[in-house]
Amino acid sequence: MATIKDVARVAGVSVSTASLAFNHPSRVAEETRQRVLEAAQQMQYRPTGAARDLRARRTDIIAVLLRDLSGPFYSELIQGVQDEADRCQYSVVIAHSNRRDAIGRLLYENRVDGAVLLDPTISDEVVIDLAEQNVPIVVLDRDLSHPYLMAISADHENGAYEATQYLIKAGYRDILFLGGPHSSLDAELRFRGYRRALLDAHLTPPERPVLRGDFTEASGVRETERLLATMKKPEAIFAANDEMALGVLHVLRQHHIRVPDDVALMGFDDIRIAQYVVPSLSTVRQPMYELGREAMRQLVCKLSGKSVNPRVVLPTFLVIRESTPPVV
Amino acid sequence: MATIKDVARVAGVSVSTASLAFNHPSRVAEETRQRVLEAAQQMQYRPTGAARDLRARRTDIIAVLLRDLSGPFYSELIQGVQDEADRCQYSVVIAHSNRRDAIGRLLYENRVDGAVLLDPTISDEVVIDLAEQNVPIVVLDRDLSHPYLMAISADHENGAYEATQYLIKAGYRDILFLGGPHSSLDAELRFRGYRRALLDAHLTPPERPVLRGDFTEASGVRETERLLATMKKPEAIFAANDEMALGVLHVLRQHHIRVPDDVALMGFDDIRIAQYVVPSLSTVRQPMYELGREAMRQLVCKLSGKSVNPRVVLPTFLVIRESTPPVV
DNA sequence: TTGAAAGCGCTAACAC
DNA sequence: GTGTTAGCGCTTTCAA
Repeated sequence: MATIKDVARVAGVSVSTASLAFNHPSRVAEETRQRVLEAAQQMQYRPTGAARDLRARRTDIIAVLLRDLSGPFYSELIQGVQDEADRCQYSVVIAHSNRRDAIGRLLYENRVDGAVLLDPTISDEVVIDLAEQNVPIVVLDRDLSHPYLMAISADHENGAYEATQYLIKAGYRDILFLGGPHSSLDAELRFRGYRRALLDAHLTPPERPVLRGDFTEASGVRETERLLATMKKPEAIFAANDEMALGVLHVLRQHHIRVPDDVALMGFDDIRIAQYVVPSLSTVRQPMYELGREAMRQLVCKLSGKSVNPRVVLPTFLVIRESTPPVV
Repeated sequence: MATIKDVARVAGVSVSTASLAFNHPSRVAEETRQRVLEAAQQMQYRPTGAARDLRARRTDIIAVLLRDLSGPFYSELIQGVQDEADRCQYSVVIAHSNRRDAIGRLLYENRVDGAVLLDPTISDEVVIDLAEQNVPIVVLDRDLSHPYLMAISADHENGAYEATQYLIKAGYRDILFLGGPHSSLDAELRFRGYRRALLDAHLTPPERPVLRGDFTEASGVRETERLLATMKKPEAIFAANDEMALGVLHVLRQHHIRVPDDVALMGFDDIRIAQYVVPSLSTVRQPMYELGREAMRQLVCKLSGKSVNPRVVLPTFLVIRESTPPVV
């Protein structure tokens, strides 16, 4: 493997001149620069990232750590991160955070300068520990306070509030909330929004979600089956996310329960499939792209020593499709 | 930032002993080891990846470079890569390959040891150039021959052959192929399979796809509208991928053309949405997980100097759903 | 069992 | 404008 030393030798210059030729072209004679570039070309020289990073004590790379990579849901987020990163000359890598070594090799050993984290399965402890060691992290799925931590999220509570309010306006009184996992702050906030809307309408919501899934379609199926088997059918179902709503829809269809005529259905997230199912799914859209963009923006601020906004909340949008009746 | 030097000082040992304590515990006295570990703990020591990588001349990280990250289509692939990587002690990062710097920073500057590439927009030249410089790469979307290149793919041609054969068995004669972009080898192979099946059935396929999209849903919409406006409606449509099939389906529905009663529809890929649309989409499934796994397997072989299989082809599966009639 | 020292490849003072 | 030199933080000979 050719190193800068080899290039320098072949070009007949010193190592530092070769380095300058690459990094500060204006500071070497044009003729010398040419010789260096030619030598590099000829020797197929490629700089070694590790050496640069070691010297610079930074990598200009940030990591997006996700729990799972499925769904265009995340791709928008990543796009937002990416676009902002481009603007700021950062590179982005994405990794499965649940792999023991993603956090270890990338964050712990400083192979990236910072991270955007979206994975409720990573414990707060781990995140704080990293922040404690001055690794800048933007968390998208929790609300933590620390100088090296920034929390960015959609306004889950208000989004759920508006969605519930919509259902109430549509004339529903008996609206069932299909909750998410206990571990999810987002799910909790969505439930709160639902609850508040009901209270504001002088209805009496339960203290806790009557039904609870784990955000997967399968859990939506399971809970709906349980619902139909053991309880009175509600007028409307508000699932804490679209994946579960998909499961709900599937079971309702199986039981020949018409949506929205017999039971209305609302989801949360606006995943791509939401518009393809029949009936298409009304849902609450999170501004994923903006979330990603804002996350990277804050990260860059932190990395360049500027002051950051430790907590940013972005608005959601109610998307009405066919699984809920129109409100006149 | 605490370095190993600091740890050594605090523990009252030399740097080399501290290093040994971490990397070869058995080679230092237990008591010394404890002291080092304690010091490390106390100082919040974290090794610097760049320094390690520089020394080791390897990173034990491989990159998966994708053109876009949307779709659980890729998530399965990544899962396959990941599982195999875990087995072999490699880490995996995913990057958008179309970003100028993904290839530059990661591959060109050796920040990863190798890559799995799935992005037809990267030119063969770039790939070969990298391979030429001894960067091991597995390509999933092209067929290139080079000592540092391995090509792995699904059997697109045979998959399309079987799908077409199925349509023929279902009684169709006039089967229209909606082709993919010229740049896509996969699309070309699928067309070839389609063509061969027709020829084998003594039908006369066109030399080139009559309609051609760019693998996006929008292009499926566009081409189908063109089809309906300017040509005779075929008995069946075989779209070179599911995304385009989605577009086809959309337009057919708009025009009240029943699927499969009026026109049958076949896709390729088996993306997740395929089973959610109405009617659900018959398609050809690529073994994405296996593809990823095999890719990583070959990469690891190459990286450890073992001999590799320069070309691996995996079988596809025909998935019959509602957009094609059953064949008895 | 431990320490001294070299060097991975690169960049940037600093001197000429 | 160019060369000399000193590290960046780590691991690993090699000696003691």
